[in-house]
Amino acid sequence: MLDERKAAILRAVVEEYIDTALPVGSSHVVKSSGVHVSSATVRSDMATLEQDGYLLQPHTSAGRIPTEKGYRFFVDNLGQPASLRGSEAIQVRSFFEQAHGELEQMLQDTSKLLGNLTTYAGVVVSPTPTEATLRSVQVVGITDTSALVVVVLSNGAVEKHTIELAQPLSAEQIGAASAHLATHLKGMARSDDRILPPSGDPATDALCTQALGSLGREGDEEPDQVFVGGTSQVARAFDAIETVREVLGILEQQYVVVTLLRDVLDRGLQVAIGTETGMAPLAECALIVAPYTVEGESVGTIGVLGPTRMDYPQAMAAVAVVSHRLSQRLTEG
Amino acid sequence: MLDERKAAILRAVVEEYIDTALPVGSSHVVKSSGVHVSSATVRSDMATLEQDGYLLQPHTSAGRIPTEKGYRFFVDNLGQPASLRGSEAIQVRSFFEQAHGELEQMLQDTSKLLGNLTTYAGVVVSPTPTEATLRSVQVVGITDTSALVVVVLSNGAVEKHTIELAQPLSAEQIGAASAHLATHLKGMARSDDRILPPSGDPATDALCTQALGSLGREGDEEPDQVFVGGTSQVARAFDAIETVREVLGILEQQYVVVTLLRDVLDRGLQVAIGTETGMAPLAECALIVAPYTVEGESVGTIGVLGPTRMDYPQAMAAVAVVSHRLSQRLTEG
DNA sequence: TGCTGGCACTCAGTAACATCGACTGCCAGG
DNA sequence: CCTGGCAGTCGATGTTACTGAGTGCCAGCA
Repeated sequence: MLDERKAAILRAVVEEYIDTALPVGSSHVVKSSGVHVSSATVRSDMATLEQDGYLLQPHTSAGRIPTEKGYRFFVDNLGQPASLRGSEAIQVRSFFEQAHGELEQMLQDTSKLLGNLTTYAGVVVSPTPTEATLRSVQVVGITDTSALVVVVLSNGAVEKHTIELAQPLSAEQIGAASAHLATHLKGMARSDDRILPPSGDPATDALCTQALGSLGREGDEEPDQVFVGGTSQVARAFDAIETVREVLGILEQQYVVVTLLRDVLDRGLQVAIGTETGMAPLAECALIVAPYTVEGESVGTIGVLGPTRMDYPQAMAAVAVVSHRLSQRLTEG
Repeated sequence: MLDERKAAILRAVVEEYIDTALPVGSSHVVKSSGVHVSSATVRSDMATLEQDGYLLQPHTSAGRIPTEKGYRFFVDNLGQPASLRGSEAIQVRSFFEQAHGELEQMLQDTSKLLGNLTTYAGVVVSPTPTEATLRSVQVVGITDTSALVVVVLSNGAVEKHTIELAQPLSAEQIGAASAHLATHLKGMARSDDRILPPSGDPATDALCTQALGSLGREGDEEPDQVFVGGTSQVARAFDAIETVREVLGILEQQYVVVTLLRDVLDRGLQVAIGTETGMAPLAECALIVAPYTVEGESVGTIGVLGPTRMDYPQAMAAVAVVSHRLSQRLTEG
């Protein structure tokens, strides 16, 4: 562990570097930290910190910048938990007050909110719909040979699946199937066994089976939806254009993003720094994640992706508040 | 108008500049264009082209680069319509073959497809639902005090609106309202007058009115959905990071993007170059747009946003093909 | 009249070089 | 164990000179 003074020095370096993006020299540390020793003393401590892997020098005769290990220590032991600035708190409050019905739109906007709050990229992964129970099932004909299965879940989400009809069916047949499904599925969870009693009419049964199939498919096949807000912030955060490209490239791949957030959360982390993300192109990034819940159960994830030199306390506060509010909002309906 | 040789020179400059991003000198033009005159002659022509506003010199003693007017002339008169390369044509074909049901997902993917085809950012604006007729209307209770109006349109799109209930209603009442709405609205266009005959039960009527209201609101209030794919390409296209930021910032604003595409299309343009877009931050960008149709009626817009020095023929071909295929796909169902 | 080769000129980009200053590491002394 | 002092490092910045791609202009030729 680090003695008190070294910790204070490390903190000073991290905070200064986050602020300025410039290597921090010993004299700066003396000025900005509460440590009342000479710069020479700080220098020798910094040399030790470097040997221990918390700091590094971009080149001799330059100041120090934090390593991943340095940031990690800062996050775990030094960053005093911040709370949002007043104006930001208001922004969050008013956002959730006036957020209206449509789930997807709201999640999309939430990702933008995160982006605005943190000046980094905000990410929201939609609730895994598996948890919700079916509130309503309906089949609607579209053309002669295709129909739409519309499902309303208890959390207000709406899903739709197109199915192709083997044979043209009359409006009555479709209606019968629709009613049959509605009667027998209402209130069931997505993952429950779904065996329907036969209805009597074979065409109806066939259609029902098909509709069920489209429901069942969902769980495995369709990835969760991902919403990314504040991509333009990425261009602000890095000055190497190549890095910007790589990071944006990652954020474009829905599947990758879902996996990434889930992995980090599964490892019990709240913050993943650099290589901790497990993705090479994100070596210069840090990721803050938090789950959000509906009625106490975790259903999705939000996060913020920024440079390793991000303002951790502020960003963590933002993510925490938004996840809390979002959970509240979703639980209340 | 330009005489033949000047046109050939202009074309050579544009093509070379698109390719290399380097100012083009007279000797290059001699080599790469079919013009068989000396570089001195080309120089004097280029001087004229500059006076006429088609070219400009970044500085004395440098080659020329095209102006907006130059690109415009190129697009209007010189760019021979390209067709897609084989591999790309295959990519498009297979995309639309395996594109499955969900409209939104498909449009999202279409924007990515455009991005991949062109190496610029692809944009898709979802069908304005106003055109479509209502195929099904259903009201589903969610909590005691809220319900969901689910509407299926003839083009397969599904809309949902949450409404707050003034008073708790029984499942039967909701069911009655749902049926009442379904009976009287089916087949009507969104914009049609919607006056329902009273049903007898005042609570039902109240709910119906509310549901109608939520439908009506749509047109004015809710902007069309926008899908943007290939944002990382933006970072490739420009080397000034500031430009990247500005362009990404624009692409994040759904409303702005919708307006932009619609404006361009309304002006009867297929291509908007630089300031023609009407947006200052897009001064260094060019935008290619095309409508897509369902059953012959234009319902939405796709587009590609890249640098002014984009490969116009190729990008225009890509947009044309995708819009065609997409229309086909949507019309067939 | 229109095209050409030739020539003087311009100027961004690059390389070579000197200078500056923000750092460091080390050490002798309090 | 801390400190002030000092020599040393090396990126960043500025200067200068050089190079070469590209220009405009002009006199001469078809």
